Amino acid sequence: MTPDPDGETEPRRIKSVRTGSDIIDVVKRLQGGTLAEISAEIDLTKGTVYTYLQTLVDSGFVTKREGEYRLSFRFIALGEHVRNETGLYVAGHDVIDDLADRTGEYVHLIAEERNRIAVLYESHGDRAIAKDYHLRMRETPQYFHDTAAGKAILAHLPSDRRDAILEAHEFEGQTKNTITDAPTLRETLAEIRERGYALNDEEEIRGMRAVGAPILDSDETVVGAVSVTAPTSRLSDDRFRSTMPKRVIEAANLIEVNLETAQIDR
Amino acid sequence: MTPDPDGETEPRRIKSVRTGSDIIDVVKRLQGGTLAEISAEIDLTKGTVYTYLQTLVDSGFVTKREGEYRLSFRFIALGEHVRNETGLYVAGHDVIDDLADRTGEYVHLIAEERNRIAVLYESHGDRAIAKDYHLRMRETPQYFHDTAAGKAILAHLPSDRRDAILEAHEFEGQTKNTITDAPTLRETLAEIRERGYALNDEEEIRGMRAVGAPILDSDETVVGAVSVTAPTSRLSDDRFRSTMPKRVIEAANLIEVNLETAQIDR
DNA sequence: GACTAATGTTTGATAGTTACAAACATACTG
DNA sequence: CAGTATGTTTGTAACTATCAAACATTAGTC
Repeated sequence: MTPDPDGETEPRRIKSVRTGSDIIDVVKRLQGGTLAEISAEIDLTKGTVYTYLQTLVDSGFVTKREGEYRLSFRFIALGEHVRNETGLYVAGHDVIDDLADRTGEYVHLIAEERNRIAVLYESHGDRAIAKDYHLRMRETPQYFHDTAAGKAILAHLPSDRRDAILEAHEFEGQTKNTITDAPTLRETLAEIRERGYALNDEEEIRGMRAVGAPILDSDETVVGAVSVTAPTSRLSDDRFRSTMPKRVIEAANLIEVNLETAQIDR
Repeated sequence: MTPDPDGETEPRRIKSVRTGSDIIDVVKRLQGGTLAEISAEIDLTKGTVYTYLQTLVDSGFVTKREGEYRLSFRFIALGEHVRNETGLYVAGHDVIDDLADRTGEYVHLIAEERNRIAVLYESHGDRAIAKDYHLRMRETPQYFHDTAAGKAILAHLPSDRRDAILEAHEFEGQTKNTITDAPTLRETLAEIRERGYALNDEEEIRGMRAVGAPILDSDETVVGAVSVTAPTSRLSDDRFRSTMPKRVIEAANLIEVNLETAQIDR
């Protein structure tokens, strides 16, 4: 191994697995690409990319439909598998559906992984709108600072992990309401801890408000969050700061109870 | 390249990508495994498997929770991505929910990929039971011969593709009702083509019946199927052969209309 | 339908990665 | 605290991945 300039050695990795993963990312982003298009995005010759794509097709990650490479349906099955082995999903699934029915809005079950938030499950009632937004939300990993669920989780993480995240990330401003500086964010998080729920007042996208509550373990470790998202017009101040938080917290508590009685590993 | 014994050369593949895929499969199957457990399943030294796992964690496919490697939440997002770029899902999603509400049973939206059936979406009404079964159904790729949706698709595939599948597979008998020989299966498929829907009379698991109808393209190519599954006790002969087929076909037709008006690529 | 351009596929050679083996470190067990 | 299982690191030999360039196929044009 060649030692780094600063004497540290890089940990050993399998380069071809990384390359394979890169190609999967490109195929995902392109939503259907030809060999030429895909190799244009990757710093390898088309011959090499060709071999990778054949291998990925063989392994069932990619399929070729109508001359274009796409991610295969196998990911749907893999996604369901991950869900069903996740205690939080099993415990929360029905509660989320219920909350969606009763509020009529979009409801999310969120977990944390690799210092990002991940959507475990989404359900919506019949008044829910802005489907395109939620589509994006479901598909791309999100940060903590500009969503209600994210802030609810971040507020309840052990302080060392919270510090690490606050230091590691630049907080991009999605709207003029987004909190972009660490000190203000810290204050908000302290508030959230006190009152038990988090708000998102058009901080992620204009015209949408959200309320989120953390889901805690039997030993007070945060394992996820629930959130309800609705247009500001339907979440007037009173509902936004009183009625809805109550409901969201209630749902979070229900999930906590399910988690504890089930004793399924998260 | 070393030529094969029979003079044919194997197409070139990236061996490490295959190995990575194999390890992902093992991690999936073990539902949380330690390095020792995972390397026991793979014909590589633990040092090598260690490097693979580190790489897979880096790339976001695998996470380590409580000392065990598991598939990461990223697969949920990838699965949703695949769904949402699939025209059939976009066109069929609401119709399936509707049918589940009205029948109260399990409803599946099925597509075909790599000579297997793949569950694109599942919805269930409030009478649906046997959740464990459906879990398995959702997670593992299935064959055509022992499900209603599978037979509906197989019946409408172009004859060359159908022949290829019929020849390639041994038809395992799941129950005493499963059709296991190609000639009988061919007869059944001809019937299905004539009457427009397929039945599964406890052929996959005992006590469960299902009705499936194909979803056809504007040029009569089959792109998928809808099916309703219910316990035999609630699908008496009359419902099984008359009422339910009508509903399932209706749903399939609705999806066909959605597909054509939307003109989203499949 | 012949000609051209673009895209996809195959292959020999070699730079460089992978996989082994074996040592080292750490965590569990009685 | 010894003993054992599990996880991590590393030098090196063997083999793979990658390039480059040729070849094949398909699509586009006049």
